[in-house]
Amino acid sequence: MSNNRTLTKREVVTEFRRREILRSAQEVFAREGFQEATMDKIAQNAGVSKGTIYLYFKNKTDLFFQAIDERLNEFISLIHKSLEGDHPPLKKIWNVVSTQMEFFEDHKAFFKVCLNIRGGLYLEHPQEYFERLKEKYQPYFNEISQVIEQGCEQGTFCQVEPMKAAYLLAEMINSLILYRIIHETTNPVTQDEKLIYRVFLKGLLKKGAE
Amino acid sequence: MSNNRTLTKREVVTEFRRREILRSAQEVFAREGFQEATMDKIAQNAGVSKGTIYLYFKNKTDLFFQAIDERLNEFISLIHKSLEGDHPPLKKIWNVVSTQMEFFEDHKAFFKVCLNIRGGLYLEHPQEYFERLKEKYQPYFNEISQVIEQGCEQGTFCQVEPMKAAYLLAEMINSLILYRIIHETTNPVTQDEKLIYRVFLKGLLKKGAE
DNA sequence: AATGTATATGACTAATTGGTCATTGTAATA
DNA sequence: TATTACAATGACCAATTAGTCATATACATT
Repeated sequence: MSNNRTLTKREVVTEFRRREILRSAQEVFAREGFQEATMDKIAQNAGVSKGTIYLYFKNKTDLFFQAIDERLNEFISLIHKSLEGDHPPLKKIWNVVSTQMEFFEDHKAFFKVCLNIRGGLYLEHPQEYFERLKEKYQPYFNEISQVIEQGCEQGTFCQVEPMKAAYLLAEMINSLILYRIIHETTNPVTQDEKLIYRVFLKGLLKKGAE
Repeated sequence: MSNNRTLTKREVVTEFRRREILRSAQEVFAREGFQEATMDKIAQNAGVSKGTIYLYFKNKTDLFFQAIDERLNEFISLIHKSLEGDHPPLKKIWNVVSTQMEFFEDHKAFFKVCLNIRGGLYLEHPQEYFERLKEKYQPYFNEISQVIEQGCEQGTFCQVEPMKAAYLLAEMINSLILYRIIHETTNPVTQDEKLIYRVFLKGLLKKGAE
């Protein structure tokens, strides 16, 4: 598949530029959000001129979503890997919780960007990008939903609409990441992971109560 | 308290203008988000000139947050009312779930604006507004958290950090509102309310399983 | 009705910024 | 080395828009 002929200097530089612009864009968008990030800032931060960016990317929105894309792929692929193999649903739920929690704990800025996108999608970006992102997230929700379905069939879980349960789980995790950001919590994530796992599976109700 | 002398025409018109601008702002911000909504659109929609807006509001951001404020007050007061009286924690949890679910079902546009604010707050509005909004939400989270604490003390609920549990509940509700918006669900909200209530209290795990 | 005062107007300004393109620089090729 | 093809530059343009202010209007007061 890969072409092994040595790359020309031009090809090397071109690839380097592209990467450098993306890296810069990730940084600036994460720090400042879509509106506040200007093409000039991104260019300066990347060590190129503004015009150069337009040789590599169609426009600002395009650059934004391409910059997001890599991290998002990384995240989705991490979740995918954590669900590989033939484990019981409970183990897989735990894997989702801990993988997602730890990923965003390590990438708080990216988490904010994700909130930012979701918040702005309905109102501030073309519908087209919303659709594209929805597709992108699809495998993530599908996989969680499949785990839940599997659990239902095996009789581990109650009968529920798997996709709704997947939404519930996903947002439960996000809610505690948000909590940690707002309250500037620094204690280990493990406690929060356990809390989510516990509530999602067994609920808040004490055994024997009501 | 109230001054009963009849209002002059000027005072009536002034109050009417203020209300009309707010109403227009709510509408336009809800439809287009902060960035896309322009002062000209809001003015036109309100039937006044742009300059007039600045007689009543300091600037765009000020207008935005004042427009949000009313609905937010309404929401928080609804939640407050739903928790009045001496009911068992379980009943109160149910009241929160159904009140919040139904409120946003009736105000989807406002829900989007809330997402929009939250997404943009970290990145696109002055810190000051974030703090103000945080304070505004405080009673909401406090009240839920108190209900949970009460449940803990009475032995109905397991021992948990009440504020974290409150975040979990709040976002579980939001997640299904979002689900309904994304999937354009129109079936009755009651099913979703029950699902949240059920999972939050008893979890997904089937009785006797694992 | 006449006068004074507060409010409304909208053309205008200033600032910002996404995107372009004629010019310049650099690498590949002959 | 000379020539060609492509890449980089950044001054510039066009569009947008928050906010202002001199003027006009309408109300209250005498």
